[in-house]
Amino acid sequence: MRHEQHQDTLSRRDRRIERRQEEILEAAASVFAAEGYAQATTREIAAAADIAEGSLYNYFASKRDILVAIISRSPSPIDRLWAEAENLADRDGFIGLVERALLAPAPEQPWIRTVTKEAWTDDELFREYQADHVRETVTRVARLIERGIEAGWLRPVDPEHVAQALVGTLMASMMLLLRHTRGSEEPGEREQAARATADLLLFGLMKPEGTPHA
Amino acid sequence: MRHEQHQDTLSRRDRRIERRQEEILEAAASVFAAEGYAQATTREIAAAADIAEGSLYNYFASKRDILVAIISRSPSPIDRLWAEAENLADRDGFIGLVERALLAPAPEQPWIRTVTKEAWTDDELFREYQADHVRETVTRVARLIERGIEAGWLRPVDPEHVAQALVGTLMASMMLLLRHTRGSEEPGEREQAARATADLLLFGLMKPEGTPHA
Amino acid sequence: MRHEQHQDTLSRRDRRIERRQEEILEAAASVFAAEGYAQATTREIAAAADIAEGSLYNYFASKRDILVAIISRSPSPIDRLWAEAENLADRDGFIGLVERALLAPAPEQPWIRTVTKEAWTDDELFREYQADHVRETVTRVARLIERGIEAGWLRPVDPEHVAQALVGTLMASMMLLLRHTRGSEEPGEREQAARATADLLLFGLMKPEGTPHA
Amino acid sequence: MRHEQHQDTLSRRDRRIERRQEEILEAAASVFAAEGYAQATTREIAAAADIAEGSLYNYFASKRDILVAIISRSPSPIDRLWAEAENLADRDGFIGLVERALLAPAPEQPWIRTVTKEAWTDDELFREYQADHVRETVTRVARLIERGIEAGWLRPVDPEHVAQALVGTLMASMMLLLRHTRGSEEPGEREQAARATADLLLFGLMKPEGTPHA
DNA sequence: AATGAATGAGTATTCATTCAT
DNA sequence: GATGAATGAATACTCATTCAT
Repeated sequence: MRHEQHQDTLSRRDRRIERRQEEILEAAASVFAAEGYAQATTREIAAAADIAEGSLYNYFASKRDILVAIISRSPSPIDRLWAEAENLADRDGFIGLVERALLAPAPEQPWIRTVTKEAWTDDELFREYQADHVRETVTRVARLIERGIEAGWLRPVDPEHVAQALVGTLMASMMLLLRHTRGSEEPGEREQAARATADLLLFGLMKPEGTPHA
Repeated sequence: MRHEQHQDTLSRRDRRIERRQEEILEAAASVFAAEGYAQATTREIAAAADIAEGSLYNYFASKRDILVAIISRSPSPIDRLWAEAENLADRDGFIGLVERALLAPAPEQPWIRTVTKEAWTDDELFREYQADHVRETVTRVARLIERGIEAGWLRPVDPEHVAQALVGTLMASMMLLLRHTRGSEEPGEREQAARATADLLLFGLMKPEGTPHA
Repeated sequence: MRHEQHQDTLSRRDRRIERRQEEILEAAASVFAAEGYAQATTREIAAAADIAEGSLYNYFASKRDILVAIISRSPSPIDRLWAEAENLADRDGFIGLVERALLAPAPEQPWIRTVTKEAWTDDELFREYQADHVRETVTRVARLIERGIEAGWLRPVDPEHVAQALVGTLMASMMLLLRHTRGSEEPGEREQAARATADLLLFGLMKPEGTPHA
Repeated sequence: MRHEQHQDTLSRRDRRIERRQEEILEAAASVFAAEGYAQATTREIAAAADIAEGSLYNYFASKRDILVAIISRSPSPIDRLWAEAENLADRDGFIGLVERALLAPAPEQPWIRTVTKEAWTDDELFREYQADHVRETVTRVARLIERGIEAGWLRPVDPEHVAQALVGTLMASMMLLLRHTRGSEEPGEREQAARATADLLLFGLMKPEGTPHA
């Protein structure tokens, strides 16, 4: 009994610590989103997390460590989409998936621009991001492509490399499409761009050979 | 005579100023490439330009101004490629163009990573970059697509939106492919990725309807 | 009985407290020796004493308090030497004593450098050190000198002031000689320096008047 | 002419720089003396020198660099004394010299305690101090001792080692005697201590052999 | 126009001490 | 008494920009 209580206490403390960490990450993410990583100060992060500045360092070794933790813990928008990919197996489902991927709002996680920016020139962050988010998705997509080829509704391509290209291009395009959100040009502009991109990736630019002239 | 000489002096001075500005931009670009924009100090830029730190401010209003000037003056790698696009009109030339675009090494301008990074979260820089480099290219590509459709070797798509999607996706992919240069994984890896992406953009993933099973 | 037990408990607790205090002092002394007082952190001291950081403050009021406690509890190297001085009464014994004092390695207590350093500019620590270690030694040496004069093997000097000067000079020289330990120049260097100093203190520089030319 | 003027301008600037450096050193020395090296802040030093905090770093690379510069530029009290030693050659002059050395006020340079304290546990500073101040003095004293031995008024000792011992002991004793200044005990106390030390170093403790009983 | 010294606001991180559990 | 998370004051150093010469 006594022992159990001890365990209980320990785990309660552990849970408190974990909760605190997540509070900090959440606060930091919002500050990063608002100001960018470089501009964000530890003072602001601490204030947003409603703790003392020094307390940050009880949970993370450095400001950069916080960024790394954000990257590895947060699901990227792509993750969620391809999670459902697992169960897809038909042509129309696949098309819908690519379209939805490009239309996904994803601004629920505004810090993603900051993370992307930093990862862009920081090889360590880039690897971290790839390892935590991209790798698995590529594998899943490769399997999906394989099945599509077998089922006959996908061109016979090299599944591995094309999966890489597709995911990379999808991500890059999503990032670019995210920009449309801000400069609020004509509404629907973003949707049209997304649809055009989806069409491009799915059907390519070239008219299939053996197709009669328009 | 006196007047002419004055004019002469002025224009000579103007030319000197312009030459100096370009020297500074060149120096700054190499420093930015080596260290990134945020890390680069005005002291380093001045040293690289062989000029006093204070003198920088006779030519540019701020450090950021130098970055903006670099963006608007330097041709982007895409520019040069699509410049030759003007004269293309056949199917194979088009295919080759896309492939070359993705395979272009582009490390001649290493500062491009820095510029991209900064433009990524800085809306003003982003617009600057688009206005100076992307807009015109999109227009040219749209015309090219139009001609391709008319000539019958391109699918009948909306030229404007697909041009946007193509250029955006091409640029994004190029950026991603640039990363491959650094972590020198297996040689040829980058080429394979580029080729897979080109194939994706040109022919799409889907098997054209009406095509017999494999 | 109950009363006795209470006393017993108390004194057992007292003993435990004292033991803990000494453990802390020992741990702190070794940390101070390794890093110096300013560099040493309470975290390190606590770790070395195998105790929680906060628990330190159940035994000592502050970090500085620990230093003070170290000073007042630890015997200085001089103490032990002059302890044996008590029983000396002859010329040769005295000479040997001074020589041994200067040659004493004293690295058994490496924290002495730290203590000395801090006491050097901290008047309160200095007084503490004097009161706890120097004062009594000076008195003993003065008595020794007095006896030497009476016995006829010491010059007739003012015992009190010369004792002060001798102890002070001895201590200062020992401190300086301690430095030799580190930069391990030629071996024997330290011994020679010590011997020269002993000779100086014992026989002075001047040739006694009335001594024939060399 | 023009060239000369150019030189003139340069040297004026140089002189201004040098003057500034010395102002900073002077200001820093007084702050160090008042608070000790570790306690002194760059903000205080800058304020005392009446310049901006950042300007410090136009003249010195770091706070520690300022300390090193103070050490190597400032004459130690010993330096000045032994400068006059050069011309001494007789017994009484020598005696007077040692006495004056120990009585030298030297609190004109209150930062010397700080410097000593830091050099005490910092081998690099210690070497710096030795190289800049002690080495030459030891050599001069060795020559002086040599002459004294030849002239017959000094005991036949090893000049080199005894010079080292004498200077070291003198310095150490001076340092200790400096403490008397602060805790203003009885006036004259310091003088008596100094005189006793001088007597000790000059004539030693032991009664010369062959001297009749008192 | 050129220079480079002067400026001073801006900031991540450390650490002795406190205090709730 | 024990713990260790929370605190927050304290600080050397950087660097874009200005300005006197």
